Amino acid sequence: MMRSLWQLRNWRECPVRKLAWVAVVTRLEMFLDALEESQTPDDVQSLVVALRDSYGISNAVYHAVNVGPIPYAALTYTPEWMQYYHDQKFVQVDPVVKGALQKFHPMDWKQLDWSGRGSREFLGEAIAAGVCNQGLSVPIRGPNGQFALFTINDNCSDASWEMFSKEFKRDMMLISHYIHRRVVDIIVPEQDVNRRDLSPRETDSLKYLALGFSRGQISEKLKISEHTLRVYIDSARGKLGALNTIHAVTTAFSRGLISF
Amino acid sequence: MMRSLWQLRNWRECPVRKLAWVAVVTRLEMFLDALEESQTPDDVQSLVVALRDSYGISNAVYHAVNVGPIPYAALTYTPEWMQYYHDQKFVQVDPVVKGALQKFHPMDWKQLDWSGRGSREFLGEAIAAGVCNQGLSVPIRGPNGQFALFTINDNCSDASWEMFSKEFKRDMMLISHYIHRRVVDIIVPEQDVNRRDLSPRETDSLKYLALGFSRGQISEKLKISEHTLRVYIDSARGKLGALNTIHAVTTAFSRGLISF
DNA sequence: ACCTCCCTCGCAGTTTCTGGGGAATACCGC
DNA sequence: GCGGTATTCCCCAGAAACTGCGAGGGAGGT
Repeated sequence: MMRSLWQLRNWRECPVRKLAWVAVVTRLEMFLDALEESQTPDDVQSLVVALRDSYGISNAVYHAVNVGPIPYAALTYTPEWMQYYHDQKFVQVDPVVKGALQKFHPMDWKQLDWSGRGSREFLGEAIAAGVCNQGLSVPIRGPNGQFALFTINDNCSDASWEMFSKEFKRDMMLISHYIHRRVVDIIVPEQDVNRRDLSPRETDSLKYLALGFSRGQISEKLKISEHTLRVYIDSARGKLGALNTIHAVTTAFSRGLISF
Repeated sequence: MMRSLWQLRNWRECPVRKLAWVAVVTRLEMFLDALEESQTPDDVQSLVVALRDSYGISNAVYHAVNVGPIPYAALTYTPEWMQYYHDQKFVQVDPVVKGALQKFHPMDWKQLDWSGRGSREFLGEAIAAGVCNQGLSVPIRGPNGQFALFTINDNCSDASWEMFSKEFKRDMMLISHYIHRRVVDIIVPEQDVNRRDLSPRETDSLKYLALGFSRGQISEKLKISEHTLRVYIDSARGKLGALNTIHAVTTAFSRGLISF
């Protein structure tokens, strides 16, 4: 029954059926509200499963690629495939991850390049493991370089999938946002106390370092001596708790303290 | 008339008024569709103005903090304030920008810290320039370190604003996404041809560099000689068109080729 | 008034990075 | 098979960055 819900897409045209459309809107709100109230990883996992069932698709996957120290996922794939994916370090080969890292908008799997070195064999193994042919993946980016993916996945024709994804893409965008928000609250342990701001000069110094300039060039740009510049870099490194200059720059970058 | 639309928030409870709620949903879809069809910066600007009027608020602002080489904004503030903001480099002081850089979820301005060094005087000047007391800002992150902000802004009581933002926060999340998507298509000139992938070893090398390890430590971790490691770093630098190691790491990071 | 932080400048010694060479094995696609 | 690329190893010399020691003036907050 639920499965047929998405076939409503043209119902809105008919005034009599608008109430059914309202029901669809309410379903989205129900999920978002439920996500806001979830407290544990199990809650999130249950909601992902419920989501799959409610939208009548084969799989729904939230994959925290780079969120906190330990990897996390809430998904409807088999645990065996999850383990295998992790053991084989497929995250480095997976065209979905590689593609999403460079996209902003949700992307259909058909847009992806599956011709890479390890991609084809990965595809074969994935399909054997129950991953379906149609997919839509939503990239999610947060502060501190957080990156996650929300994917829905089904076995159906191109035409059906296009209708489905056109209809529910925006739902998925909101759902992926709320899942990520909740997951971060749950799994990212504590905010570092070292949240001291950088001074403007320190920010400038790190910014130019990130742009590839040498210390000599930067000191000219900022019209200060190279020694002074070094003091800024050192103090920034201290504030950020960084081990060396590269670490300081990447840390500042990921924390949003500098931008290109 | 439009202004009263958002007072519909409780109408959904009444079945008779559900059709009005449908109208609200349709308004959102209308804006998203219009954004997808917009072609020029002027189109986007017009839509931001239309959005302000349709939602009955005082200001709507899309601010591309770090998208492409030249700054861009589509907003309803006065050109004088825009220019002054730019000339004074307020982007480095603005608590809205600083706060949003560390947030994932849309944030109310009341959550912000206005006690910083230059923040208070900035606040004074902003209010004098017509920026209102209530605000909601949506952080937007894209690939390549893109960062932008979408803000709505009004003069009203805390209670009214809370009702409004609760009701339309999700609308604004979608709208901000679609504005950014369109702006990137319009203002970001061409995708660099230098899109060659890094090899796994190169990725590993840069990743550990970003984490603050020295070459000696990394070569131990990867169980290769330091000379070999250096070859990876050099080739990665070449592929990325980077000027030095720091540049290579930050470039790879911002392009999503490596992650922590 | 005192304390903290920001900005500016200096020296010396050690470590690390950069740039220029060269070379072998192996895999993949055309 | 051949060209391209990935992976691994090696040498050397100069340039650059890191570490640890100081020093003084100014602006802001308690």
